[in-house]
Amino acid sequence: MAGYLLSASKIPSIMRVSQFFLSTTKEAPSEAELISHKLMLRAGLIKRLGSGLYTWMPLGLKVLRRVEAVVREEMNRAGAIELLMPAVQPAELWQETGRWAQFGPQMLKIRDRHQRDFCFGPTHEEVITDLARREIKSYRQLPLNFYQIQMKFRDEIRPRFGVMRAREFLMKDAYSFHASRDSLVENYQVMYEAYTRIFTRLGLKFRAVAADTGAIGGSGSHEFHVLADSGEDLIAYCPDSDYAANIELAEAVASAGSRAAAGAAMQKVATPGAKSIEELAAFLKVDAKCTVKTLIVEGETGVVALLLRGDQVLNELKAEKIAGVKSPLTFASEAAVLAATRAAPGSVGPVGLSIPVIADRAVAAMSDFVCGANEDGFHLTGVNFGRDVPEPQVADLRNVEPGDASPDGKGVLALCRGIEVGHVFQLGTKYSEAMSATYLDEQGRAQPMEMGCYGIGVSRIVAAAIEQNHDDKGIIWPPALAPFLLGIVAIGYSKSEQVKQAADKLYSELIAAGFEVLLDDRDERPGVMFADAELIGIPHRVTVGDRGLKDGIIEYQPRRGGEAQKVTLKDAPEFLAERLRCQQ
RNA sequence: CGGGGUGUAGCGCAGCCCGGUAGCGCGCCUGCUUUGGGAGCAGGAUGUCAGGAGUUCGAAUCCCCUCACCCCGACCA
Repeated sequence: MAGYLLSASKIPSIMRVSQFFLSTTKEAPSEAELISHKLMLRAGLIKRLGSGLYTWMPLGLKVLRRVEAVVREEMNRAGAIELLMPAVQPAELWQETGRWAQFGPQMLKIRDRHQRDFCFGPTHEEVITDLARREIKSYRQLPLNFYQIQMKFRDEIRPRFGVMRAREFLMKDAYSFHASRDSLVENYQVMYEAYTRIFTRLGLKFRAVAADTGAIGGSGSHEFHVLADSGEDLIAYCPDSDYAANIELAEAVASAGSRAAAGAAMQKVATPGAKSIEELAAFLKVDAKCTVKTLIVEGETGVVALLLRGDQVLNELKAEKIAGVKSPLTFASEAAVLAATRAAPGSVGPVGLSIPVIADRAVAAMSDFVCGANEDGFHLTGVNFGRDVPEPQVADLRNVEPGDASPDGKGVLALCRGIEVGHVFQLGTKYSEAMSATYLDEQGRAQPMEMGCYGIGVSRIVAAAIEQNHDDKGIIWPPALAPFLLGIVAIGYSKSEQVKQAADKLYSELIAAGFEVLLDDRDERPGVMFADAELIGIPHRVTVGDRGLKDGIIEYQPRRGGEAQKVTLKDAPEFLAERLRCQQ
């Protein structure tokens, strides 16, 4: 809100297009695939320097600052305290928590002139925990919640989609410290609500979902997703209840009803060339739902067989959490598969295996199914647990599918795509214990601090907002994100004294009233100026030209929908101020 | 990292198969005209053809190596 308020005494000349470095293009560079990436390049918000590295141009930076402003306001409102930590961090801290080795190649490691190891911070748990252990001594100082807005670097395997998945990106990260679990849970709730306010204020359609804690670690976690078909994440949600979870986490509940009795004898059939489930189902003319696929993965000792219904998809995260299965999940080599089953992948099945067998819940409910015969080119039909295969260990191994029962028992699940823009975690004492971050409690005993952490992808939000707000002409900024609220298109600014005077007057009046206004004073043809104003997504536009001025009229046009409207020059400041004000 | 692809003017591309010394559109510069939806005319500038090494009288074009970037899969804000 305050972001739009400017001191009238300093009217920045850069709000004239002739002085502002606007660099729009008609065509997007061929590297861009995603609509937001294309539009960000075409509107000149960003320029690429290298893979996953971008310069924020003046116009783009204004948008980024808008996001920051909202985030900062809401964090402050929620009682968090801003600080700024170094981007470069010594290896020693990371060695304390074991993450120097564990974090993997995503961390950019660097070495200084003394051959000391550092990293460019991918996140700041270690640094903040170090700060906390030095500065926090007593339960009286708790709880505390620190945050910063800062560039992070993660050496992504595959940076893509512009700033959506960049290597260097702007993040708001907050870390809270508590003397009790209850205090942590309370703050977690406060952050959850602050995030809800932030994304609401930014004008985004979003959803909070239960999430896996991933590499950061900890117990409870929610992700905030901007809903978009181009999103990289799948979200399972229940239209009839509040249930929503990342598909990584969403539980596939066992179907009701017990397994049907065996009705067929087990038979070996030749299935030449049929390796995939599709080929097998087509060859035998059975539904893939009646087949079982057997995946051989590495276990803690030896290999393990995972059984999934032919048409369903393995959830690797669920699998690697099962005791005895190696994490991260690793598929066995072809040689190891051959050694364990005497068959190559494509003809593997659970019958007669001497390795641990874990069946998905859906598989456990099957009877008379088809599976590999552990002999190349052969499969078995009419297979049944108990009779042909020992009853296996049963686990939830698969991704949920639309139509699955909701884990909360209130209807069925649907799937949608999302862009993760925020993530809140309850870390517990994982870092405080590893780094001895303790405080003295009422009894004078040293206790590890309970911690929470809370991230927002600030630069990613810019891209996500465009994914949700654009048309064939370009970006349509939600007002809270707009680099300028109003664009004044002056037609013949340098030719017509009348136009110049009218446009300048309107411009300075609105700026004096505290609005961010962009005056297009270029000697361009009208079409060029209209197209630029639309491409860069300014929510409101007025056109000042000789044609209207001879009747004392200018034309108002909102970017999103709405008809053009004629307004008298005299009424214009008030008319516009009213429209802009309600959007601040 | 595996699979696929691209690298030629600031941007988008053609030329490559079939070697003969580089072109189109947009943009940029100058002048005149034009000014309510990406103007018209005239003139102009700009390329280590990604880099290196080879074949050849001659390489953007053929061969080899390297690099960069993009797209599809495993990571995350």
